[in-house]
Amino acid sequence: MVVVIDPEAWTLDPTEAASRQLRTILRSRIVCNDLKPNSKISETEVAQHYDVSRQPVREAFITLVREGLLEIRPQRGTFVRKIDYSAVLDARFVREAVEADIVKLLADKSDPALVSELRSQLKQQENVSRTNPQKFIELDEYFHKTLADAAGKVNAWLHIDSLKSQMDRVRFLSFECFPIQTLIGHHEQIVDFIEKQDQVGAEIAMRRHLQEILKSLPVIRKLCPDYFENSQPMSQE
Amino acid sequence: MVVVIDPEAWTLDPTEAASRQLRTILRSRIVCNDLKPNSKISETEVAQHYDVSRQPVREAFITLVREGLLEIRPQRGTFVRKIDYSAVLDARFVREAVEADIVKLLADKSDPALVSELRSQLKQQENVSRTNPQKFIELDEYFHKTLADAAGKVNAWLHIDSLKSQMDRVRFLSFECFPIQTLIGHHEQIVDFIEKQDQVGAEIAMRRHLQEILKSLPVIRKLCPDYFENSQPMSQE
DNA sequence: CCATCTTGACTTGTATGGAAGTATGGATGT
DNA sequence: ACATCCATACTTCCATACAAGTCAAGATGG
Repeated sequence: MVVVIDPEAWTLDPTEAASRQLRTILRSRIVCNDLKPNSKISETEVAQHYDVSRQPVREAFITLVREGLLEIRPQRGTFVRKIDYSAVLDARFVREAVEADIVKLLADKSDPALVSELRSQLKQQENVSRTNPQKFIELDEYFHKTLADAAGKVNAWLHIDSLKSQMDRVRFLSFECFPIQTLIGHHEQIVDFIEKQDQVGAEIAMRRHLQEILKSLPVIRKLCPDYFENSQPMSQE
Repeated sequence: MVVVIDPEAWTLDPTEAASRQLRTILRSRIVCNDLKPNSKISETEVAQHYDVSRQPVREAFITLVREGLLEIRPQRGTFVRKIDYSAVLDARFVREAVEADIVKLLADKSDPALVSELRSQLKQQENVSRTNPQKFIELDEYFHKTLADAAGKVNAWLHIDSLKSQMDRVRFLSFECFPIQTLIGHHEQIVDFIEKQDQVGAEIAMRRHLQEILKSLPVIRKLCPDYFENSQPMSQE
């Protein structure tokens, strides 16, 4: 769901609905911080940019409001929301709770086919770790999604995925702050515990893994204070 | 977020945006099964019913698609989605994971003011338990939200809330199947454990509480098979 | 009788104009 | 100099018209 390269240059596919395409394009542009937090973004402007009318743009905006990425102030303008610090923390909290339970399920059964698939993914993660952080984010997402699928919680992952957009915005702000080697190490531990059918160990490893962002988050906020909400946000609805 | 009485009769407030109002009205009508699963629901029809144009209706539809309540088949029609059995199971799974962690947090501190507030809510739940099941659903939602707020996870609750719509559709199908007295008993246990600062007990009580729906769910599906997506009954975790 | 085509009444998707609210900057009056 | 008013250029929101796809019923040709 993440990852778009050079979304500026994208042109729309006429056979598919414009509003749906705009939805994913704009989401990517926001998550990658191509569209800067707090910047104004008008319907007409975007419409002209992609050579469509205002209506599909508007409909794309609406979905992004629900994801917490945009804020529409009626008759005033539409703005890219700053990163909501407490929303990121809560999203992380939810992820930890859910994924902890997921690995508990997996460690209970320990499917050998799954383990070998995961180990193969670990190698790929190693390969890109030092050269392509953006690709690592992609593989990292795929790793966690694989776990959810294996546990039979496909729908659960869909919800986590929408949470992730908040967290991913932070990651795209500063690749350097994220110790990719450490994260891969965590992944390896998780796979090991699943293989050993150690439920407690797997849960602890997953929780520690997802708590890692708590270290870098304050650093990044100090680095880019303008990108963060400084106070409590209002309820959107 | 749940609860609307007689949504058919609602008329729109001209001072507020029509699309936002339609959003909540239609959501309630779907969750309460006033709009039947699998029924067709066209933009023009709804627009005429509420005396607005198609556009605000359309925008309301879009948000409901994201919540899994509607399905838009382009150039074909818009339909109220049947209740997705596995989606309900997954929503329940996520809730259990998150709320288990929440009560662990609460039992760690055990705020006396919170405990007394919860006990007051328990009395209200008792009062309506035998006469007004719809009101009980409302109070039940408020109870869980209070827990999330007390744990400082307001944003986390917003996400759970969107999950709940799937589960609430089931509850509105058959009030009788839900043992309200049992659920209140669970609530009392949870409050007790929080007061005693028993993290493990609180977690177990919460998990058991949220597993209760697993008992009634198959019964209800047998009762109203037409309202459910014909997905294969997956292993019960 | 049966297969095929056509027509027309639906549907959602998009374009465009205008209504109403908001911010801004300049003119005006004191 | 300063406060107030007003014109103007924005914004979102809504209404309307049109485009394009879908589906079913009926006409047509064999």
